[in-house]
Order: sequence, then C-alpha cells, then structure tokens
Amino acid sequence: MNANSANVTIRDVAQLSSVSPMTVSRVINRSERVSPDTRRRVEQAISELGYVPSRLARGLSRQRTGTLAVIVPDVANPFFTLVLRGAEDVARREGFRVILCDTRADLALESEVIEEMIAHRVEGVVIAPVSDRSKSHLRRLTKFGVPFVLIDRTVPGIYSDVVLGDSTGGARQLVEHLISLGHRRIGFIVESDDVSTARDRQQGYAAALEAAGIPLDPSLIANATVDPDGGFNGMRQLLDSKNRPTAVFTVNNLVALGAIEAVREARLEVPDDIALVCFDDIEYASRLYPFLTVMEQPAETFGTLGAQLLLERIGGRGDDRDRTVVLPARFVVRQSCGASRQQSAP
Amino acid sequence: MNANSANVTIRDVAQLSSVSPMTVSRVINRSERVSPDTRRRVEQAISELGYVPSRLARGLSRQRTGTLAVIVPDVANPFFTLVLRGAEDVARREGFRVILCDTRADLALESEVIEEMIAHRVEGVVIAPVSDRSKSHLRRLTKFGVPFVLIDRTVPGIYSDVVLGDSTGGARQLVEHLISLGHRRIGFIVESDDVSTARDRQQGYAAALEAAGIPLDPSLIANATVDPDGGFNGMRQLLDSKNRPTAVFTVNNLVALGAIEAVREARLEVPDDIALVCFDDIEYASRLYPFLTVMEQPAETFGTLGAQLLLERIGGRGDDRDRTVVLPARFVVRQSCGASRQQSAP
DNA sequence: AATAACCGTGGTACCGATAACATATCGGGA
DNA sequence: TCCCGATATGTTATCGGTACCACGGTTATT
Repeated sequence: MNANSANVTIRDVAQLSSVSPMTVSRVINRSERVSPDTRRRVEQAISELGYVPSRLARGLSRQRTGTLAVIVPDVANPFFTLVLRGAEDVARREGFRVILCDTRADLALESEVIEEMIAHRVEGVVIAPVSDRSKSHLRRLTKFGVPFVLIDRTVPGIYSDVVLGDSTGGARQLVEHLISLGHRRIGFIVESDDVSTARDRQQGYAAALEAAGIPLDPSLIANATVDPDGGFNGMRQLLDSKNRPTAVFTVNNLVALGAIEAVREARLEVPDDIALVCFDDIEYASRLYPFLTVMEQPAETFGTLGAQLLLERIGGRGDDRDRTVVLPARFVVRQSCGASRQQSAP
Repeated sequence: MNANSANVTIRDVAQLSSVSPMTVSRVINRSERVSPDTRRRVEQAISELGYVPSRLARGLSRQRTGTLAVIVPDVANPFFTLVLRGAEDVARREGFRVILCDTRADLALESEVIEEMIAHRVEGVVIAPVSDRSKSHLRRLTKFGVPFVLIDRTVPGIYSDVVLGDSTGGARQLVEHLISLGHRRIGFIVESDDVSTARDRQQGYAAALEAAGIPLDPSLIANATVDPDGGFNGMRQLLDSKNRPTAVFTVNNLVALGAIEAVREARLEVPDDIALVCFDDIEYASRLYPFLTVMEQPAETFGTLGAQLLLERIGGRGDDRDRTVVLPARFVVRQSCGASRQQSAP
C-alpha cells in the first residue's frame, strides 16, 4: 500500500530480507539452491515492497528479451487480426510477449518498424511482408540474427520458415467453379504482382482457364489496391471494358466488397449480372448474410503455426532446413457465384 | 555487410571512429556539441558496422522505454481493432511503440498482463478494462506510477482520463426509435452489470421506456456474454418467454449477430417478427449488406484520443484534473429496426 | 594580457538484473 | 580427527547505454 513501488529494485528486496541481491534473483527465477527459510523471507520482502523485476535489466543481462514482433500490413483486415491473435496466444503460452506492428502496406514504414524491432532486441518476428521488395528489410533481420517466419506471402530470395495458404490451388478451384457454372469471360481483380499471393492466385486463375481451353484475356485482369476502394475501381474498370466479364474473381474479401459496390452502382446485380468469388471469408458479415462464395482460410492457424515455428527456432529446436507449411483453404459456396440458383431450393 | 551485426555496441563504434562512447551517444541522440567532422566519422562507423542502439540499455539507463501498452478484451472485435489501430498510430507519431495485449475478457489474464506491462516498464497504458473488478489491477498501475487511460468503460473508484461513448444517450435514442415505431414490448440483451457500458446502456433503455410511460419488465432483459453465442442464447431466452418482445435492443453488434441467428432458427424474421437495434457498426458487413440499425461509434477516435491523452500525461503536459471525453455516436437507420417499411420506397 | 565563457570531448559511475566464480558451512567417510 | 564434497550464499564483473562532471583549448570580454 501507501508509497510508490515504481523504483523498488532487487537490492531493496535484498536489504529488507538481509540477503544478497543474487539470492533474491535465485528466488525470483525459481532456481534451486535456496533454503526454504531464506526463500520465505525473500518472498515476504518482495510482496511487502511490491517488487516487480525489470524486464529491461533482465533482458540486458540475459541477452534475451522474451519478446516477439508480429508485423502485418493491416490490423483492421480480419484475416490479419486473427493471425495476430493466434500468434499472441501461442507466444503467451510460451512466456513470450508480442509487440504488434502495422505497416499499412507501406514499404518505408515496414523498414522503419523492422529497425525498431531490431533495436528492441526482439527474439523473433512473425511477418506478413508488404511485397517482394520487403526483401532488404528481411535481410536486415538475418544480418542481426533475428529469426523470422513469413506469413501468407513468400519473398523471392528469402529463405525462412513460411506459413502459406494454397493460393494457386484455391484460386484454380474458385475459377473452375465459375467455369463449371458456364462462365467463359471471367475477370480477375488483383493487387500488383510483386506480392507472391497475388502471383500465385493469378497463376491458379490462368491454370483453370487453360485447363478449360479458355484463352486468357489480359483486358480481364484489373490491378487494384487490396481494400474496398481498390475493388471498386477494379470492378468499374472491368465493367467499362467493351468485353465485359460475366464473372469476377477478386484476390480477397475486402476487394470483393468494393467490387460489389461498383456492380450495384452500375445498376447491375451480383450474381445475376456478375458472378463473384474471392479468397477469405468475413466472419461476421457471413454470419449476418451468408452471401459471398469464398475460399476460407484458417487465419488464426496461420498465426499459431507461425508463432510455433518461430519459437521452435528461437529455442534451437527448429529443424535446420526451412519449413514451408501450406494450409488448405475451405471452399464455401454461397450465393455470390450464382450456383444457388442452379441448385435451387430444397 | 557479411558478418553478424547482432552484437555491435556503442563501444565498437567508438573504437572504429576513434572517439569515446559518449561522443557516439551524442551523435545518436542528435544532441548538439559534436563537431561536424566527428559526427561524420561516427556516422560512417555506424553504418559500416551496422550498429543499431539497444533500446533495452537505453531504457534502463534513461529510465524510460518509449513503450505503451494497449490492453483490450478482444482484438478480434472490430471495435477494439480500430481502437488499437488508432492508438498505435498516434503512439508511433510521437515516437512510442505499442505492446498489444488481449485479455480475452478474462480478469485473471488481465491481471497477469498488467503485471507484465509493469515489468516491461511501459510508460503508460490504454486499457478497455474487463469489468468493474478490474479495479485492483488498475490500482497496481497507480501504485507503480504508470499513467493509464480508460477506453469505452469506466471503473467505479478509479480516477483517470477516460474516453467514452455516449452509452446512455445512444441507448435511449435507439429505444425511443423503437418506441416511435410502435413497439411497447422491447427486449434488451446485455452483459453482466459490472461493466459500466452495460449499465449505462441499460439506464438509457430504462429512461426511454419511462419517458414513454412503458413499465420496465425485468423478464425482457436477458444477460449474455458479449459475443454472437451470447446473443443467440439471449434472444432464445426472450423468444421463449411467454410475453415475447416485438423488438430487441442488444448491447452491441456481435450480440446482435447471434440474436439474429436465434430469430431465424425460430423461423421468425427480423424486422418483421422482431425488430432489432444495437450499438456499434460492423464496417465490412454493413458495406456488403446494410441491414443493422445501429449507433455507430467512432472506434478509431477512441484509440487516437486515448493515446493522445495518455501521451500528454506522460509528457507532463496533462491537465492535473482527470479528463473525461464523451464521443457522440451516430444513429444509422437501416432495415433491422423495421423503419424502412414505413418510410417506403422513393 | 588576464580572465571568463564556451565548445568539443572524455572519464566514471550507474541504471537493475544475472553469470560465473568464490566462499562459508556442514555432515560423513577414511 | 581431518579432509572431501555438497549445499547455501556472497562477490565481482558485465550487459549497453547515458547522466554528470571534468578538462583542455578557443574565442570573447574588459
């Protein structure tokens, strides 16, 4: 009670319990070699003074901080929110704390953030990199001996543990579904191709078309930022093209939302005029209104697995080889693809 | 390039540039009193060695870490995600980093997390406390001289800066709206009353009823956890009661989602059989399907303001008095309340 | 010309913990 | 009885910075 416990140090505790700081340290760290009696006295002093050991000092002395960084391009994107939560959960269980960094998909900010994490001497990093150009930042981590795990995206030239979704296969399946519904002119709204996930999905898209003998028409591919605005603009571009698609595959859910708005603005309807499919579910939206046909990825598992791989490496338990984990997506057919019309009501 | 920069210290830089560590420190911290020539030499050495100063050491020595904690009951709740992002943003601009903590609405975990943040010597905390019983945890912060700002919820007996929504007024407005639509039996699904926000909303609910001369019927108030499951159970309870409500007000959006599912399961419909209103919008869901009538709160502003108040206090610029900021909510009428039927189509 | 004021820089101690080694104490075996 | 080893505890140096004060050399002041 009473006073301010802010500046209580291990020496104060030592003094009060008439032992050396070293013994107090032993008690704190549960190391053996402390007599029950002494231990009791020290614990008494600790609680009396309200002593909380400084992690700064401990980190400096031990040369380990017990801290991880999780770096994502957008915390507000439900996918990354879940990744974060998964990683945080695993980290906590293993006695690590997590510093969150949101790069806003900005390379310069990402670079800055990584420098900061190095300065903080985090013991590892779980990162969904902004793009291929994140390579130099990641190299910095390597140079400082900070292990990291890539989430959701690979970076050419960077070798590390990776947790990915099956972008190529998932994309292919989505597009094949559209083809099976009779679509031949299928648009694709995607971010710039310096993001591996975008490339992979584009590859799946192309593969599905090729397998069906449909020539790939570049005018059906629109580039966009990965947010609703991007989706809106991308869809508008596709709708304006003279050879308008009858179905569109968007690189993720947020893009799909904007795309739908563009369709509505053009006084058209999904799925009747434009069928739509995308990656990633929007949990809460789908609960309220199960509309989007999606490839649902186990977002939280991306985080838990990523943290697990990372912690193994930190603990020296990691395999020497880099590990790549590919998590399967789940195909969820709802209304936006137009399939429900054909399946009709029960 | 080449080797590992992990262990480069200020002394290494000093040696390479033939100055004392102190001078290097001066260069790093942009303090004046360094000749241009020396500065250049030191900077050269820094980049040559790839030196990144340790924040641990600096924090220990300076007795300030440049770190804040943001503690929320559920990162995956879009409201708190935005709070977090707002706080992170402001903190970064001011040169602070943020440690995120998710308490999962668990008091014990919250306590643990706060101890950890004290151990980390964070300079301040932005927290949406679990409940009134968070009081003892917050007292710990006070005892350690760590300033904090409460977000979204007050805690009786705790005096600090607070950023709140207008729960009472918002609730009253929502319920009055339902009343104006002709409803007299209005249910309320709410969490336990040891959360100030829940109390305030209940008070607004009661006030609206009283103003309309409608007696408050306790059987119309259902208690629930703040998530879709809670909403589901709560709504089921209300539907099963012999005097079923014709409209329901839920304490937030996630609860509303579950409530809607319960209505559907009972083969009823919103808003025809049960009108529904709640606090907090679900951004992405509403974009796809603007259905819920809500009191939309400026979540990100909760975070930015909270961080600002906190940083002011840390910087000693804070007003001596505790400040309470109440942010107005925006009433968004959509379909779930049933008003659109009456307003008819244009 | 003597003194003051300032500038750039270095020396030393310290922030709060811990690693590594040293020492005191005690019981037991030769 | 004496020495050995185990056990409990203390001492010292160190982690990587920075605060504080001191010092030699200029330049300004009178």
